[in-house]
Formats: sequence, structure tokens, C-alpha cells
Amino acid sequence: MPVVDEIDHRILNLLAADARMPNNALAAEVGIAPSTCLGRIRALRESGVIRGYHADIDQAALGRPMQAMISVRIQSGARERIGAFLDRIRRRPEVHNVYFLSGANDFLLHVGAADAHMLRDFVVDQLSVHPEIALTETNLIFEHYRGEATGL
Amino acid sequence: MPVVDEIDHRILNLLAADARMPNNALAAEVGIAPSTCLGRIRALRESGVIRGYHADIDQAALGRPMQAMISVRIQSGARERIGAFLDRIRRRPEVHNVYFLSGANDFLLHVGAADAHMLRDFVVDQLSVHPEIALTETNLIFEHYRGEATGL
DNA sequence: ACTGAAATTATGCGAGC
DNA sequence: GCTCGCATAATTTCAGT
Repeated sequence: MPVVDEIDHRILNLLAADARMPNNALAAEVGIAPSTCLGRIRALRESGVIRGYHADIDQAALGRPMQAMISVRIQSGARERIGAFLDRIRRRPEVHNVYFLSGANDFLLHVGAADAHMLRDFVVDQLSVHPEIALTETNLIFEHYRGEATGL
Repeated sequence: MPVVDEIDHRILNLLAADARMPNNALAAEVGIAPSTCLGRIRALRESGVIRGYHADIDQAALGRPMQAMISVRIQSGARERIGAFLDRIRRRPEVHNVYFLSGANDFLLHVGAADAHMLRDFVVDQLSVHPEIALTETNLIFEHYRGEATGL
């Protein structure tokens, strides 16, 4: 069980805002020596508190200007078989996030696509073909904002 | 409109997977000189293709083991006044993502909380108090997976 | 776009609190 | 046990070519 103190907290917030911030600057900001700061970051990384560092890419520039949120409902009898389905779906390049939820729908898939055609193909070829899937509902994402404080 | 070629594409995928990957390693991986690679990354950053670099933090370690997706529907007459509401809500530390959608519900708020109490307080104090908000529906997030290929 | 030098930054180690 | 300061290694950055 990792112990995260006040200073760790500040380091994490700074890294969530800018993961490429130099260790020196971080150390100065939180008021400890660079080597100490590095040790803390390494411990946080190894204990799993820091899960990784990711660049946030403008999807439109990558040829995927369209994003959608797809609600997926599983057949009530097939809840045990969804593990394999999930593992495959989350590895697809179109899929940005998978939320496994309580409520009437079981999943939310956040996906990117070049156009409506590609989106339709994704729903038909990746989702509807599976007998475990009871229904899907696709909604376009007009805008997507990230939170500021602590990064996910 | 920025031009993103094959090599840029590979750089972006690598940075999406690991934003702290050293510039030299990146350059070697994509087969160009470090200085050239740096120039490309800078251009991508300045043109907005790379929006930022963020550490992915385990929310449980930060004292927010609970996550929820809240569907929000706006009063049909109040669609013009939601800008200010959005600006405020997305700055709250509990809020990880705001999705502005088509369909019956107008927003999806992805939030973190320490417990059910805190979550209830967020819904009541930040959402229900606004007359512009017609209804909210809160669903717990059991699990959240990030996509692998290209980072968002 | 590459090469090589210079500045900046990261890392490991021994000492001190 | 955690922190620091210094020495070394690695990386980034900016010339010139």
C-alpha cells in the first residue's frame, strides 16, 4: 500500500499537468533537492501510483476528426463471456476509452473515426456481430474537455 | 492546417504510449537524427497536434477510489447559458472529463470521488442547484481502460 | 536533414540530519 | 529512513554544413 504524502501530492499534480516537466523544475517547485524528487517519482512509478505518461494528441490531425460515445448493453446471460470481448475491443486503434459501468448499459466506448462511414463500420463489424451484445447506442461527441487538476 | 507525414505519425504514436521517452530513443526508433526529431516534435507541439503531456495517476492512491459517469440533461430553453456552467464545472478537481454529446442527454461528466457521500454532494451542490439542469443520472464506473494505440 | 560541440538535465553515491 | 550535494552520465539544444 503506497504512502502518498503532501509533497508527493504536489508532484503528482504537476506531472498530471505537464508530464515532461524537468525533474529540476519539479524539485524547485515543491521545495526539495532534485535527487530526492527523482527518488520519490521513481517510487511512485514503481508502486503504480503513476501509471504512465501520455501525450495528448489532436485526433483531427491524425485523420480522425469524429468522435463518438457508444453505449453497449450485454445480453443478461452473457456477462461472464465479456472479458475476452473487452480485451479485444480495447486494443483496437479507434478505441480511446472503455468505461465499464453500473446501470442499464454495461459499457461506454469512447471511439474516434474518420467519418460516419467508418463509425458505422466499427459498430457493425466490431459490436453488432457479437451475439453477447444486446444493443448499442451511438452518440456523437461535439466537444471533449479534460479536467485540469489531477490527470487521468 | 498542419501537415503530418508518416514519420510524424510514428512519433505521435510513440509519445502517446510514453510521453517521457527520450528524444534520442524516439529518433532512433523512427530513423532520423535527434535534432531533426526534436524539430518535428516542436513543430507538432506548436501547431497544436500535440496538445500536452500528462501523467496518468492512479486515482485510488490520491484518495479518490470511486469514479462515476454522470449524464446531464439541460432544460431545452437554456442551451445558450450552458457555456459558463461548463467552464466552471470543468475546473473542479473532481472532474476528469466532460463529454458534450448529441442525443437525449447533453453531457457526460466523468468524475472522481472519495466515497458515495462526496459523490452525492457533488451532484447536489454542483449540478442540481442549477435551474438550467433538467436531470442527472449517476452511474458508477467499475473499471476504466485507456485505449492503447493513440493517446487521448 | 545531419554532425558535433555546448548547455542543460538526470542519475548514482557517500555523507549528514 | 529520508534528505542533500556533488560527480558523472545522458540528453537536449543550437551552431554550422
